[in-house]
Amino acid sequence: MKIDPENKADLSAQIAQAIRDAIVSGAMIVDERLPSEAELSEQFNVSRPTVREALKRLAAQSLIRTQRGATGGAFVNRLSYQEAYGQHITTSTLLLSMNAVSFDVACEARYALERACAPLTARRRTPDQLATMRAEIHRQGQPGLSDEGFCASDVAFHRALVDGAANPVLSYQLAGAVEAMQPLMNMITFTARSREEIVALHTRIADAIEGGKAKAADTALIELETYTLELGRGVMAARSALKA
Amino acid sequence: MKIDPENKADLSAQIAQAIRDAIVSGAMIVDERLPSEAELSEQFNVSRPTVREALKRLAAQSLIRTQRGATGGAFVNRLSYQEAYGQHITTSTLLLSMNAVSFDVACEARYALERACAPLTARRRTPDQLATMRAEIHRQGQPGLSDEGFCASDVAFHRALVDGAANPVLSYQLAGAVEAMQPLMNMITFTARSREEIVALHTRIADAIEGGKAKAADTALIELETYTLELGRGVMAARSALKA
DNA sequence: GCGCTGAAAATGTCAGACAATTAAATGTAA
DNA sequence: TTACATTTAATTGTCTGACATTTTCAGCGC
Repeated sequence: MKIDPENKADLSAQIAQAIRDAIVSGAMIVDERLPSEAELSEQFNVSRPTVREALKRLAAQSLIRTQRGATGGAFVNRLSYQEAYGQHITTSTLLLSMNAVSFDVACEARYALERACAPLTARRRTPDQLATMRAEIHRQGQPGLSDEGFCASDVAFHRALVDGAANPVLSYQLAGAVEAMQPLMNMITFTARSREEIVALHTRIADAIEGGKAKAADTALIELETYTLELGRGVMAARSALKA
Repeated sequence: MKIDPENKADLSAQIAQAIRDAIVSGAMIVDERLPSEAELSEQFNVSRPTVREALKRLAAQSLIRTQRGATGGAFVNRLSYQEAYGQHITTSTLLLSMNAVSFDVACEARYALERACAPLTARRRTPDQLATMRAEIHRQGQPGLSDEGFCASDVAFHRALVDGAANPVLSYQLAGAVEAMQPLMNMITFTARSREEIVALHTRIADAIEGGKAKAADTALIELETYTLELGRGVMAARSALKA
């Protein structure tokens, strides 16, 4: 791990990569303590600030955690689902916003993934998750709800749908797709008419999930995708008309 | 952005968060230059090393890039698909290896997601992607191939399947699921018999994709999932027997 | 045995300096 | 005037050394 060849990259980046490799490869296990900053700077033959920059890089990816005090130091961190969710969502959101991803492409990806969950959810959903879905549907029907509130509720509904599959890995993978869509969805102005339509489709989905009817859930999701796409295209058309 | 309240977290973490918020919220746009390290240390009223630690945190997430020289500095980075892939795969791999995720759960997630791609791939795959799939199948049939080589080829085959959907967002989301499974798959010893079976299923998938037959591809994927699960369970059983 | 105290170890922060790199400004010669 | 070489300035990268803060633990007195 102490290799440090004659390349021109930042020393802190090289050191971070060396330690990252050790962790990812399994050479360092969870909760194992890294050498102290002073020891690392000797090992790599660099100064302490340089080592610290490397450690901060790893901390930013939740690969290590640090602890002050006598028995403190840097420890290999067990990456929790929650931390992984957070990073995945941040990355996904930026990827979408920075690369001019079209509404259509993002929408297609999201619904393709959600439809992959639906059959599992129909089999495994808990009463609790179903109750969450119903509660969010009810909230979406409230007249005073803002567009942002409607979007947030929409995300919560779909999160419950995804979590109902009772597969944390699937939930993690889909968190990015569902949550990253929110900024795009927030651009839509939901009329009373469109809210009604969406609530009706959500209700059909919840009913299908409750009855264990995977096929019906799939059909409703396809219709919801089509309708969402329609709304999105309306916004895009209005935008380009505004430009001209 | 220059808020820095009296909390007890690391200054570098607070500063990184402040800048991250500015980027994610869109207050700073792509390729915009951040103030120089000296200016930032004045703004936040901290020393330059502290600012640098904060910047390295952001660099680790590919949110900024730095450039030396007269017109250098830190710039908001356009997150490329490639960078996002890399981060997603690292995170997914660690999540799986550090949280004792069972083979079954990971496998279910992976195939659920791949099956979501298959119908799109059947419609859109390019001749090139189909050729890649065929080439990997051929490679998997070579007698001298090591288990690691077989796994790598398997990943390449499935990557081609995913990329065939021609939806970069979908490819990005699935990269984590497919690649992160590789370490788990590497634990499997592939006998000549099991390789034959897998190659046969891969061929059925490729044929279905070539013929635009989404349903047939789906069926073959389900069978492949069942078979993979069977192989994985064999390994797990052998493992627990070894322990006892 | 119990509680207090201080040493020790580690990270967090700061100040100042120098090195390396890069682009622009400047100067010089054809 | 143009082309090229040189200088200069701005900026990040790195080092040294120091001090502050936090935390554990051993030693001490009672």
